[in-house]
Amino acid sequence: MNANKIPDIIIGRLPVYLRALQHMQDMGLKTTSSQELGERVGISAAQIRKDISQFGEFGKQGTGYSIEYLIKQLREILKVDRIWDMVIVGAGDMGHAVANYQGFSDRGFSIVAIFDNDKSKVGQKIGQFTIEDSETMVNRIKSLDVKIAMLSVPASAAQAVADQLMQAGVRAILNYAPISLNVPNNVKVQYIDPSTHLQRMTYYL
Amino acid sequence: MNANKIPDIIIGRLPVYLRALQHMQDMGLKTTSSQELGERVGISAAQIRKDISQFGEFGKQGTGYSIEYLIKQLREILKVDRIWDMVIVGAGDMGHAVANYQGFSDRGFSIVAIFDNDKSKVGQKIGQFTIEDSETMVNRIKSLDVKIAMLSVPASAAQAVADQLMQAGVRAILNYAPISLNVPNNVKVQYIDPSTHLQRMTYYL
DNA sequence: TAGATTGTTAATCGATTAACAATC
DNA sequence: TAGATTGTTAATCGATTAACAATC
Repeated sequence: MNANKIPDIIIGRLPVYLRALQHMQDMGLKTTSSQELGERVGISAAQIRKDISQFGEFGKQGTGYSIEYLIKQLREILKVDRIWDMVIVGAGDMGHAVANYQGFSDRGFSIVAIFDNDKSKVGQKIGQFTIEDSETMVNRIKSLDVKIAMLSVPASAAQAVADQLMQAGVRAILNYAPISLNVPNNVKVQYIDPSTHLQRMTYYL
Repeated sequence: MNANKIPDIIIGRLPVYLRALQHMQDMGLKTTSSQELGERVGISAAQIRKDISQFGEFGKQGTGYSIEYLIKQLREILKVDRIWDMVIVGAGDMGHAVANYQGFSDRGFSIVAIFDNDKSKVGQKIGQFTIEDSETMVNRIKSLDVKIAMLSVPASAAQAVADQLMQAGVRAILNYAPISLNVPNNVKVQYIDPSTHLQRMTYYL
């Protein structure tokens, strides 16, 4: 990284570029251009070049970008050139769907544990995982040294669970609960709330 | 609405305000200020006042905003002062989780049909819904006059299904498939891809 | 009234786009 | 070489913040 402080809005676009590049690679393409990539993701070619050039000179004039090389660079930049362990908290319908989702492993993530506070669920299986008791969560996460959690508990419990997660050393939370979390700024939160996404579209209907 | 063209970035924050306000209302609060609301959602008070004032003068100097009134106004602005019918396409784990999600009804949405192209799933029940055949989808959506769809099919099928949905008159797609969709600009797409959200956080770890 | 808070203006800050020399 | 496309600069555009008169 040669630049010092990259705006978050740029960081947010890199995973979208990476996803599109991996898709192109799966289709057998070897090189691409800012033009072509831009059309695929709906972003201007100039912006893509500018975003990428924040981190180095990864392209070649006249020919564009090697897809394989650019993927490698983006994975390093985003720190997904490794596998991050994650936990899921909340084994409801959403927790089940997330636990069964097959798309994490080749994007840099691996689920290692699932917790729920419902004693009747503890011990049950989801795929190859056994649901663990929330009471043991903090110590378990500490011993596993996990930094990323997915939160699929009811909104009413989300903040309390988030506080526990942070106490256990978690630094990134993907929050499926429909509520804004209060966290210090060394902890990152991303929100997945289908209603919020839908309401952002109804305005235009 | 007294302003002409509201930036999309403002529209995107309104559902977050609305969610927080409804939460405050559930807690029994009657009024709030831009300061308090801002602390809850992590946005500056000035920005909240500016955003809201794009649409009218909904507050009172000295006392702030009536939560009930501001909720009513935001729901009107976002057009969720009504119930929007939606369909789900793809009855896998994610389709099941979304179909069973209880949070839509009091946010302005109602699921009316679920489709899958797997004949062995067609006819099966998810809650009170019966999975319908994708082959009948276009005509069924037309006759139901549905404008919003949630797409939970594999990435490889997503674009083709999206094309069908648009043909059926769908104008807003909540896309759970990890791929960028190509749509004309009278159709809105929102993306829910957990890996992309996670990769946006790993950069900071 | 005195205190609080809005709505709005102007200033600042940041992001996007257009254009093009460099060069593969 | 000629054509294509990058990386980068400068110009433009848009969003955020600070400040404060208005007023409840």
